[in-house]
Amino acid sequence: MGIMASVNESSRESSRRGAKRDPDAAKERILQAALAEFSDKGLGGARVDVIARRADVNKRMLYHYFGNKDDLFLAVLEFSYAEIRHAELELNLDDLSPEDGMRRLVTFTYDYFIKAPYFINLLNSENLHQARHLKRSKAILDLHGPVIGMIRDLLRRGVASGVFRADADPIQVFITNASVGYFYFSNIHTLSTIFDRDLMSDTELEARRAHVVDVVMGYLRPA
Amino acid sequence: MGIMASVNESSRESSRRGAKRDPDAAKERILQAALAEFSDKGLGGARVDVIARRADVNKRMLYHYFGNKDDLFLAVLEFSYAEIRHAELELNLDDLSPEDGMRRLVTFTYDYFIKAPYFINLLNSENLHQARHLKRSKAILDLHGPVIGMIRDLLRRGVASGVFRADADPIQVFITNASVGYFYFSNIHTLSTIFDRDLMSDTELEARRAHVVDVVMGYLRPA
DNA sequence: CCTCGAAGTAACTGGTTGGTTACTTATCGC
DNA sequence: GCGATAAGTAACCAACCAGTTACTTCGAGG
Repeated sequence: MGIMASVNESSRESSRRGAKRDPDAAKERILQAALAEFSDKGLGGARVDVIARRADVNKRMLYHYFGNKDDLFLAVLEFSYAEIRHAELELNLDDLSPEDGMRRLVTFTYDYFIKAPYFINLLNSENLHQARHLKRSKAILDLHGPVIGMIRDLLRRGVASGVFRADADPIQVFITNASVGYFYFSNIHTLSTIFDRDLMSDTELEARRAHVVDVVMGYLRPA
Repeated sequence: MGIMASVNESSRESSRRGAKRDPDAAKERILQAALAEFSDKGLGGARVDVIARRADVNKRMLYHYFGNKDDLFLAVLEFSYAEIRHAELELNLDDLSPEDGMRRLVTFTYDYFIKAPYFINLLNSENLHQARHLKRSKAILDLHGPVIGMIRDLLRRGVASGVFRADADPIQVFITNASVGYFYFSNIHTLSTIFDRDLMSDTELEARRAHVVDVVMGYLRPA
């Protein structure tokens, strides 16, 4: 509650002369260290002492800035969600044809999982805990309307020009688009093991990228 | 290693007269309790004491039968993998047309995730730990050839009769089929939260089931 | 009916772990 | 250059946790 209110207001320029004390930088280091540790070990496996050490900060400071382990986890989640949703908004899909727009969205999502593997691990942790952190976050809920709107627009335009099927639901398409990439990466270790292939190799990554585009575009083709 | 060799050989009929001592039943109770606890809390969050209590067994016995926490986790994993792969083999897809066979496989996979939600949680835990248990399991690797073979057969027949596209790869289809259901359920708590809907309601479950069939079949349609 | 191995129990151990306490040091407006 | 406040430190604690030890009880074969 009162935790985020204690954000340092005194040093507006966050990187002044080589200051011995830099609260904003310390907060940032804690957040990044927490992101790495929570991603590597999960919420349950992550150790607060390790986060403090990784951030090169005393544990006391971590508690001072973020409250407790769960609040810190929520802060990491909010940061990660905001990052991907904002990146999506900068895709400018309206400038493209419905088909190109959809291809762009699908490849963006797929490539984002490659670039930000921690995002998958964090979501898996949060779901193991039944989204109990997310449920008390005001910040995140508003982030998702816009991206569904973007998909709805693409679908409408595609239906109007006859290149997309008419019965596609934006939320289903959103979930399916995320699915085909997310599962591949979230389960990459077990899949690589049971199929005895390195699914992280460049050739496999490219093959999957082409496939997920085919899947979404194939589904959207009118009958 | 030598752990599974200590399987009780003395009481072949596993339920004799109300025996005060029944090692096989105890082992089974431990496995089921471990499955529930690992699924609920993840590998890191699971507590050996809780498993012992849930199984109504002394902790010493748990270590006696299963070695240690990691070995127990692997036993649970092997059990879960064997269960789904065996169920798949009983689908008898050869008796159906390629299209009906594929529809059958897709709905089976989807419904399996509803019936066995623990399977998803276990796989997520194993992937968080980079499949390090799976990698030292001989038992599981052989399980996956047959199901890929089933898909390959379906695809061949469908291509031959002109109802499927010719360039579909069996492993990609396997992964995609799993993806569209798995992600929905593994992320059901965060998705339900951000979209403010109960994705576990009957109507939502049915809508998604119809959608995932459409996705796979839509992809496989020839151009 | 006795003996011997397997089944079972309770209490313990050494190392962690999230969170706190008591204290010192730097910063900045005045 | 001073006093108030925020930043920072180290040592600590009570609860916890995977795995072990030392011991008792049961059951079946001889």
